[in-house]
Amino acid sequence: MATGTGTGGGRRRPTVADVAREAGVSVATAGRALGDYGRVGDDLRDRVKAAADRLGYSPNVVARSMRSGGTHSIGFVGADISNPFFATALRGVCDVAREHGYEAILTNSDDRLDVERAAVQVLLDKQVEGIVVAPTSVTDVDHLKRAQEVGVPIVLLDRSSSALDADSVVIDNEMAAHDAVTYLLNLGHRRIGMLACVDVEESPEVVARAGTGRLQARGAARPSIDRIRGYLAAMDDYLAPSSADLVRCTGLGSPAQAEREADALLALAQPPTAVFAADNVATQGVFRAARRRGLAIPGDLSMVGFDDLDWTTLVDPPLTVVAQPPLDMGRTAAEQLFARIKGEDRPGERIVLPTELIVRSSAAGHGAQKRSA
Amino acid sequence: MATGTGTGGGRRRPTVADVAREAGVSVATAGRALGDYGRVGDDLRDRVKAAADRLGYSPNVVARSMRSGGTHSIGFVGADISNPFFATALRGVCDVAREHGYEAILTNSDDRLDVERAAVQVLLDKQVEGIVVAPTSVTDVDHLKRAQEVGVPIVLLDRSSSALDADSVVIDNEMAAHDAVTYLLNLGHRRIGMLACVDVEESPEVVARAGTGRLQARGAARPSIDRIRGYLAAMDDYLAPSSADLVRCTGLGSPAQAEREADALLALAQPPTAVFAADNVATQGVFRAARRRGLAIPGDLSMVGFDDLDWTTLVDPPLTVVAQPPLDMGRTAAEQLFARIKGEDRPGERIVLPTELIVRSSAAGHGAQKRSA
DNA sequence: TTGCTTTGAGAGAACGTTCTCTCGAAGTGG
DNA sequence: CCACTTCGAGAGAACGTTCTCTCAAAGCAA
Repeated sequence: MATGTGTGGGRRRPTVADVAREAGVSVATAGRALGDYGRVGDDLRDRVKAAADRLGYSPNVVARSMRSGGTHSIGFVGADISNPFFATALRGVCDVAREHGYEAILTNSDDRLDVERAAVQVLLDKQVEGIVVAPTSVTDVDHLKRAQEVGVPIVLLDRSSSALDADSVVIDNEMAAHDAVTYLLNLGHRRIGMLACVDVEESPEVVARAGTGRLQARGAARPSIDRIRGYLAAMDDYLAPSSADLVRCTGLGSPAQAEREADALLALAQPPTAVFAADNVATQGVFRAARRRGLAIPGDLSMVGFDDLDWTTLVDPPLTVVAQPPLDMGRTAAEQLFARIKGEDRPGERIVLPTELIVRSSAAGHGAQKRSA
Repeated sequence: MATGTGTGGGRRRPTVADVAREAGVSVATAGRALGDYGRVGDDLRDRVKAAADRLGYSPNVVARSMRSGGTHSIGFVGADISNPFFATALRGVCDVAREHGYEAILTNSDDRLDVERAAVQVLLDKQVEGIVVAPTSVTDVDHLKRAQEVGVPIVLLDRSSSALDADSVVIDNEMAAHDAVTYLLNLGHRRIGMLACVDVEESPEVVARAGTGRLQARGAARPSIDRIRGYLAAMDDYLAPSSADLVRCTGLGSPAQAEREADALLALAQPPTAVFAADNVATQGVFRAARRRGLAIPGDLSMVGFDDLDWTTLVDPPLTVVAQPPLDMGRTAAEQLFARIKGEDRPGERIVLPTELIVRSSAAGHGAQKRSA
């Protein structure tokens, strides 16, 4: 009683042996005829292929993988695919993978190191030939190193790590933030707030510093931290006061939490006249908080957001944002990965894709628009 | 010269045989100790596990898959992951998969039947244990049937098919559209336009019909077609004129194209006073076109959109939309799939998840707000 | 015809796991 | 002390492919 829903019934998939029997040849010959390797007579080849068609044969790639070692699969590890940034990047990765005849196995880390570790291990056990990962941590990379050691190349997406000799595809987060904040400074703003979705504990020194010293190596931390660095540097350039309470961080990814933090920022006794939002969730949070408080943008509050999502041109006013190219980032990461998979061997390369400050209408001049170096 | 980037170097992964040698036991015993099957002495088990740790052994699941037939992988086939609907649904699928110890292999069909066919075949060759698919066509399902025949269960997402005995997880598209349009009708609108992202050729009869006859079986076509049906039915209920030029269709997915069609709709000699947008891309298109034409919403034009994306509450005015639950749809689809994978056998079930008309401020009354049956 | 190469095809190993079979050792009851 | 069960461990097959080896037959030059 086969219901056809695919559960119990299911007659066995035909194998090479079945085809061989059907065609009246040996397994070896059938294999050669089907796989186009070795030498086979033309007539026999046709006979075998006809038999294969009759049986609806298609090769079991799992068996093939075991024999040859290559699974034609790559892994993707991102924080959360439902985030448009990752969704778009993943799209890029998948497209390139398909061009190479590969498929992608997807994994979410939710930005948790333990989950990421487990995910990488699973992918390794599944014998993927390479992994594109947006790593949770750039210092805790032992699991990624282990992958490389067993011959599975790693490409970092969105973050790069000095602790790992791997290709990475990133944007210049510090510069992007620096430019955005400088833009606000040039408009005359001095009291500029910032909102980012990171755990505060991740870089207490950066947050607490607020206005002293120069920053060290770039690309050493996660994107938002670098963006905070860029913010601080720009503020320093203009001798603008950047007290710790102007930089608010929120837990990862929750829009509601982002709005709450944004609200707290705007509720300061001496509130900022402009805000830089360091990612798309924060951007949404700032926009919502401003509206809830009845602040006109850019009249009462100027803002610059991050990520050029569709909605930034749907709202009123259209938002000035820092745009990064997620599709290209995904594609580039995958291309680097396939170069490695094909055997290319060279030190890890850090590929920096350009960002663009798209000026629209969410930021306006403030006070005397003085310009300084 | 191992650079560590994971290309050439890579010493071979240790196997059970390696562990056995290290522990001084037979392969069979090592296998039992590691896999927790059969009988092993406690001391030996410890010895083997210690050896495994020393070598950094972890099982090759490809080999395991070949032996046992189960790959612990499922496939996902969607039109385009960068579309928020699919991204969110996929997230749900992945979450449930992980709960069951499975991973998902991702594939985009771009709404092209040939691509979908190829994708399903690849997944089958990769021996996935089940597939969640948002099918391009609901009549052309031979490839899905074949999957079922070889024992791979199929769950349809977002669309259901009478030509296939499989579970499906959908919303009641016709009713959702009917409710939305009725809402507009109750507000007094009679000249109501509709915009959907489908190829017009897909249902010339539906589009051309415009106002006669009753619709046949539900769920027989793709979502947008059912939504058009719902629109037509509601218009009929109120004896409102639904001429063919009020229903515009655009090619799949392009926001720019959607905006152009929306603009054409609004440029009619006798333009609609309200528009129902049948998907999130169309919603964006209508909103953009209205703004470009300087039409106030809801003053000059009322609208109801589809999909409750973040941005619908960020714009001014916040949009009245039909909300569907993509995360739940993904989760439910995966749960159905795993029930099948675990062996449950019963006729295909059509699960209809509830939609909600979220009334916000993008639709207002028009003329004498008359109510009829 | 002899000796050589080329061609086509089969036998069988290998990949790394799981699992059945077998068999000796140890334990137990009468 | 013997028959009988239980336990622990090894040998080896199996999954479906690929690929090496072997070998017979055929082709060809001397």
